[in-house]
Amino acid sequence: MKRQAVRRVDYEKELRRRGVRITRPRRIILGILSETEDHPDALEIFRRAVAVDSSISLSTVYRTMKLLGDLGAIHRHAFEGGPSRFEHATGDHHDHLIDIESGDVIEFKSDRIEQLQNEIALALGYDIVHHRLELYGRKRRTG
Amino acid sequence: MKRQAVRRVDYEKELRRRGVRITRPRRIILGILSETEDHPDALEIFRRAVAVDSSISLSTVYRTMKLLGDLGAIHRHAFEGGPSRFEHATGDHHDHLIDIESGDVIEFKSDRIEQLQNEIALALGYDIVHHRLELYGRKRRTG
DNA sequence: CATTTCTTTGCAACTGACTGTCATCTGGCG
DNA sequence: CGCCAGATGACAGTCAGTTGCAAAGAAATG
Repeated sequence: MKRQAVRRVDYEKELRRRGVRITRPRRIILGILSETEDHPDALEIFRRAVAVDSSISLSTVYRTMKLLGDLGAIHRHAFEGGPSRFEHATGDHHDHLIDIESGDVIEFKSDRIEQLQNEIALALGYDIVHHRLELYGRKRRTG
Repeated sequence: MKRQAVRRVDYEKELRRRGVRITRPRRIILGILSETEDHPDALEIFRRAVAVDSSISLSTVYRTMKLLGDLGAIHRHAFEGGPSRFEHATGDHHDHLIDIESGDVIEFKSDRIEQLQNEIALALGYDIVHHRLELYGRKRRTG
C-alpha cells in the first residue's frame, strides 16, 4: 500500500519531467493503473475513475491512454474480439495467455521464443520492431 | 491457372456438401480468394468483387467472410492498426511477419516455437485453443 | 421447366470503439 | 495570485463491422 503510493508519486515526477501536466483526471487514472493487477479496458478504467471523481469523461480516459501509450508508460493490448486492454509498463517484456472463458490474462516470458523469433526475422531479412504473441486457451480439467 | 480453376470447383463442391448455398456473390468472392497470394481486407475483396459484378454489396462481403471463417474455409487476421485481413485456409498452420512499411505479409512456420508454446501453456495449466504470433518488422538495410 | 420454400442479398440504419472539435477550465511558472 | 498553453467535458464524427427488412434467388420438389 505504502509502496504503491510512493511508486505512484515517483511515476508522476517522471512524467512531469517529461513535460506531462499532472491534472486531476490523469492522477486518478495513473492511480488506478498503478494499483491494478489485471488488464482493464478503457471503459473499465473509466468506471473506476468515475467512482473517484464523477466528472471524468470517457474521452479523457481514451486520450490519457493514448498519451501514456505514446510515452511508453503503459502497454496497450488488442486481444482478439474485444476492446484494447491496458497495463502499467514495467521494465520487463512478457507475452500473454488469455483464458478464453474468463478473459483472465496470464503473463509469461520465454527467452527461447524471443530468440527464435529473432532468428526467423533475420533469415527473412527483417529487423523486428515489435511482436505480438498471444496464447488463447482453456484451463485444463485436472481430474 | 487451370489448377486454380479446378481447385475452386472442388472448393465449391465441398462447401455445398456442408450445406452452403453457392450464390453468385459467394462464387465471385471464393474465386478472388483462391486466386490471390496476398492477404486482402474486406474492402479490397469488395473492390475486386465489384470489378466482376458491380451489384455486389460490402455487407455481403462481410457476411461471406464471417461465414467462411466460421466454416474454417478462410483465416481472419486482425493485424495491428488495421482492418481484418483474410487468407484462403490451406492445410498447414503458419504465423506472420508484417512489414510495417509496406504492409506486406510474409508467412513463416516454426515447429520449435509451437512446441515451446505448448510447454508454456502446459506449465500454466492450460490447453491452447489457438494462438497469435505476429512479428512486426522492417526490411534490413543490406549495405 | 414451374412452383414452392427457405436462404441470401442489397440497402440503410445501427453499433462499438475510438478520434476530433470546440468552448471552457486549470496546472504550474512567474 | 495572474496568466495562458495545454487539458477537459460534451458531443459530433469516423471507421470497421453488424443487423433488420423487403425483395431476389438457390435448390428441392412436382
